[in-house]
Amino acid sequence: MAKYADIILPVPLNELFTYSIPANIRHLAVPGARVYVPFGKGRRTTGLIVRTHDIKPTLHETKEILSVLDDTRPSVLPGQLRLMEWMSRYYICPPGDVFKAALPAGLRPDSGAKEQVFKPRITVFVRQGGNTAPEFGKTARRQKELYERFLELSGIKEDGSQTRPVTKRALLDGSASSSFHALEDNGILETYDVETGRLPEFRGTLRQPSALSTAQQEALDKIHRCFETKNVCLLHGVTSSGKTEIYIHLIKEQISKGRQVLYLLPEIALTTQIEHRLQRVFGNDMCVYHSRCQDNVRVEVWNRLTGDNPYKLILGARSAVLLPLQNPGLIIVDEEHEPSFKQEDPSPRYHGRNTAIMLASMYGAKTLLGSATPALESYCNAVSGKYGLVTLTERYSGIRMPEIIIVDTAELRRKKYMQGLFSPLLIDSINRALDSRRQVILFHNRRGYAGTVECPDCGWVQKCDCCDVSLTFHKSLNSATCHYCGRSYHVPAVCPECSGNRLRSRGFGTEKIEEEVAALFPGARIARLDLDSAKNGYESILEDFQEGRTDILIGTQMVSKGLDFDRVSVVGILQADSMMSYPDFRSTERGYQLMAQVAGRAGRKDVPGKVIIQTRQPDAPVMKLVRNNDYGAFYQSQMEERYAFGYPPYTRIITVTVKGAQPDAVDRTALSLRNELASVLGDDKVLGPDAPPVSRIQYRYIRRIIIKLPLELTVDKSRTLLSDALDNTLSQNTVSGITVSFDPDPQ
DNA sequence: AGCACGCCGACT
DNA sequence: GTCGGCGTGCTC
Repeated sequence: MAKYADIILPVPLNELFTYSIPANIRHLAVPGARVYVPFGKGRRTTGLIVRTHDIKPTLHETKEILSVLDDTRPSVLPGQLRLMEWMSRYYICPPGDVFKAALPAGLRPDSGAKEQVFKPRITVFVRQGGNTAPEFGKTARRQKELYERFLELSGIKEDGSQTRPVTKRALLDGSASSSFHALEDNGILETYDVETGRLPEFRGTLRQPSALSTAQQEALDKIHRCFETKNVCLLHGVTSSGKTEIYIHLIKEQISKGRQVLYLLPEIALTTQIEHRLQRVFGNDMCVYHSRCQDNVRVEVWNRLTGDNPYKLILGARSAVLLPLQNPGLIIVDEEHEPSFKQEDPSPRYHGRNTAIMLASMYGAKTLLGSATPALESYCNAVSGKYGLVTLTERYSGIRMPEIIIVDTAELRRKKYMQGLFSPLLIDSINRALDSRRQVILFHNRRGYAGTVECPDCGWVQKCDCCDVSLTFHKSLNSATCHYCGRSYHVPAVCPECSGNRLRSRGFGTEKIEEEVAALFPGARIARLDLDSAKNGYESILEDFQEGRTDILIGTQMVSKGLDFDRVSVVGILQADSMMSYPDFRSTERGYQLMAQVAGRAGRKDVPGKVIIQTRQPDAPVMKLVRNNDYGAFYQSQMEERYAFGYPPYTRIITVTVKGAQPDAVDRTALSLRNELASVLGDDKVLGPDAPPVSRIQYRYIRRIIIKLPLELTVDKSRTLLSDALDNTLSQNTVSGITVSFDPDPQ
């Protein structure tokens, strides 16, 4: 048995740490096992064994592992370990960052926060004690009542056998426990603890999957044929084509073959709607895993997955790719085009879809990507034959595609026909919908300039003290919030620059729209769904809309995600321009996808839908493509642009971010790094450094360099190239307090 | 990331 | 005279 173990520790350092293994625990110290180790001065932490060996390190003394935390089976499975190593290499981040992202905090005890450690949930039950019940005296009336209640709840028989378990909670039902303690002290009742856990249990009856339509069945057959020769298949199905039902059939097949299925969705699309739909078919074989799960729940899911009776279906967001799967056969990535599959801020900056494909390949599993508006990269892979391609052009049960109308708001505004944000056509359509008791969705992309506070006299704009960000004004609270750090500010009465008293909010957010809608359609019941209103539970907002208790739903991106509403006949996009106006090579793609997805919310069961897109640029080529629902033409035009400017999928992009407290030091480092990179890669492959739109966050200045790597360059070569350039830069410049991070395949 | 060591201002 | 600010340096 090996004497040394190379260990991942939860620190942002690029190396593994070698510890010696005490002889008495060598049999437990295997790859994937968690270990408790001393680290630094007086610090203890949990690490993960990657490999064991007998080579005594020459550069360092080794410390001893204090204990192996996994004494029955390793917490991390071999395939997972390989995936974590791949992530750390591909996404150029310390293995410790991947370790932290993968394991719930409850599985990583630390010498610091002891309360972070996982606590199992215990339920206290009550049963008959050793002594038989006496005749209760007059003074013990409450005891008598309680004992009789116990007899009733437990369904106890003549022979003393108990038919139903009784929890102490149910027995007392909120009443005081003094009488109960008396019964306990006299040995009439006794308590016992059971570890019950927090995972929900499904108690309804299971249903078979619904029968597929001819088109769905054909698609399913094609997917099967694809998987005979390819590992990845892209299912390109228009909105409402019934992709979910196809997934359900595929999942069922995999489970019957004894293999697990991972079903990934973007975070916002993970609603109870889809959860219930799957639960009715898969019951307690499935679990849900996303960022809103409590850490204790995560630990329980994790433990269940490494145990003898793992879940067969895991419905989860991005981070679920890091769960311990024992034998996945299929990974479904639905809405695969969604940019939120990419993790942005804390490292590891991984892409859930691409990581899923890698995970599947490690297990010999298949990956199915689904979207009505595939990411350009995915469609390119399908066209080139790397992935299979299955297309569903027909909407489920004969629902017609909505009629899409483009409205020129610039012209209407000139002619003074606009009423606030609303064109006459939109107002008329909404009125008609309301008259016939149909519903309306109004979509507004809040990106860009939503409700900033500014001074019309001197141009002053209220900004965050610690970030270089204009604040977002919230009328209902009369406060302004920073989107980046969450700080809240009072809106001053007069302009701090020129003392003018005409401060007002410019631009519009969903709150402003709500106000206008209320004025234009006084009888309508209105609800608003965005990040702010979502804080107090957006499920109820959606449910109200679903059940027809509201007529008009105003929302941001959130309304476009995988929600099916039956009574929506009109969808309005108030200002389509803002969806394409941010400076990024993907902006047209984003705009197309968003408009097509939002439009897909219109027209369900019996009514053909109407989509009204208001824009100041009705002649922009993308508008026609959206109106004709012509993904193919959209794909062609975008690919030409990407080729011309050297963007993905013709190159691989890595963004380098330089941050620091001193702006001049940040500038110097960024410039020197740029030159270093340009000298190796060529001048045209390196853009920047630039100040990003938000150039200061939490008192730290930011500069950004964009690198376009040729596809021939391997992942390993790119990584060494980058780290060499960084080492050279840092050794030439004696700067401290500067951090550099990489973001491969930024979205 | 933590955590300790280390060298300069306002307090019992 | 100390308590404590956070700069920087190290972690097998």
